[in-house]
Amino acid sequence: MDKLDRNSLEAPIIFTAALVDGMGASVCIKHLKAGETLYVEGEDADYCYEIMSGAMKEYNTLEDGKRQVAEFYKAGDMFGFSESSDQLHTAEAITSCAVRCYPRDAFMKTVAASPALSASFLDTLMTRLHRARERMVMIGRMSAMQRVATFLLRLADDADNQHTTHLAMSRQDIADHLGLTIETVCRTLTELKKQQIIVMEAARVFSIADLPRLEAVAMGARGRLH
Amino acid sequence: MDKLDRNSLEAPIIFTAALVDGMGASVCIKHLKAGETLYVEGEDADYCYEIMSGAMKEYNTLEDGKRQVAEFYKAGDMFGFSESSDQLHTAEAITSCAVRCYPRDAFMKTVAASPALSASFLDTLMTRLHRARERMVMIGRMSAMQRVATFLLRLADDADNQHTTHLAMSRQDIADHLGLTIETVCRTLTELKKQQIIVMEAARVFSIADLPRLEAVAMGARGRLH
DNA sequence: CGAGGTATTGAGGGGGCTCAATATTTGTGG
DNA sequence: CCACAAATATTGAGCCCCCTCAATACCTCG
Repeated sequence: MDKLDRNSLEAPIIFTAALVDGMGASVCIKHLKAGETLYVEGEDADYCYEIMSGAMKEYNTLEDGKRQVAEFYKAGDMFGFSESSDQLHTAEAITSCAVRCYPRDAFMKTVAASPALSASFLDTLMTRLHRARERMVMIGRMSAMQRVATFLLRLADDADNQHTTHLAMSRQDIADHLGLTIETVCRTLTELKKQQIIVMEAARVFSIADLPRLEAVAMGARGRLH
Repeated sequence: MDKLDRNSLEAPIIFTAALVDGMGASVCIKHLKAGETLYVEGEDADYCYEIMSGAMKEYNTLEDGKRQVAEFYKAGDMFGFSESSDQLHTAEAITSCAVRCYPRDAFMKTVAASPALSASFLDTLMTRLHRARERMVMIGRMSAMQRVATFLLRLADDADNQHTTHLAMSRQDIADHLGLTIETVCRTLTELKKQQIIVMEAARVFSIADLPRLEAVAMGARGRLH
């Protein structure tokens, strides 16, 4: 497999406009503070959601308390369409958020009624499936160094503001996303700093100082700690 | 997250019948021997496929030769609907197979034209997304013992013939599916045999001797080698 | 400025990988 | 049907990456 692609997963604009048009009054907006949950695994999946501002994460918790963060979502992303009538994940605000809520039945009906919306929706689902599989490869087959490098590359690419990139999520969130521990994430970042591949302006602000080398590391070159 | 569900992923019967009806002549059947590829990562994704008999695997290969098996497919399963115009995985026959091939454009059009088909298709996609995320949890957060136990449980459940279950895939395939090495898979199976939790009638035929303990192991009880 | 959360660094141990040898099964041709 | 080769599976020894446990630094907000 050539390098993991880093295309954006943003819901097309058509999505929002057509949905709000079609569903009107039944759509509402919810505001969340950092740390609040939008829904919890197991509860009824009555709504689909679209992030208007802020960042969220969707995760599962195992019996022993370990977490796996399935996805991070940012403004423009849609989520919460569970295939069952229950939520299969927990969604939690990372920063304070504004979220548009679509009643699930009406949402599905509106999507089904419009070929364009259906196509967009399918695209989103398939892209997300693809991403999930990419991350399976990452978690199952890559070293800690490769995982962190790949993660930083994707973040920088998603944000594509010229220089610095902000990390909305904590080290713990990153660890839970990459299948690592928080300590390993820290050590790996430190190593990337030492090698002057990245610069950390603050704990949650970084910039890529040497893109080719970061990409090389992500591909497996010198891809270990120590 | 409570225990990973093990519901079948078979395409509903409605799928096949309606599709063949709607597309008629453009559908063709292809026969593959074990080891032959149906498509290779990067080539044009012109068709969607449905397995009529046999078993297949869909995987990615990394630069260093490591593989990640995304899914195993068996009779009744549909696959190959890539979100891009290129295939993102390689699909290879595990046993000799008969595969029904649907031209991709016509397939999508037929699905879009039928609400029932659309719903089935969405279900399939979302179930698969859910499975991919389950496996992310498994690979990222579970011990080798837990992964193998979970895998055996799912296989036995999918096959649900009373007693013994046949493994179509090799140890290498299992390892590549679970994010382990072939040696670890072997050792883990040996340990499960020693503890009389499973019985191996042959290298590729097993039966579960103690379901509650296997489930307990999958959940994390005594979930380590040694 | 203190308190609590978040992040970093260190020391040590273990689970699973690597390398290697052997056993078993499968496939092929005589 | 057997013999041989090739592929697949199993077992062993040793090591290393990452986890665990623990201490310290930093950052944010009352």
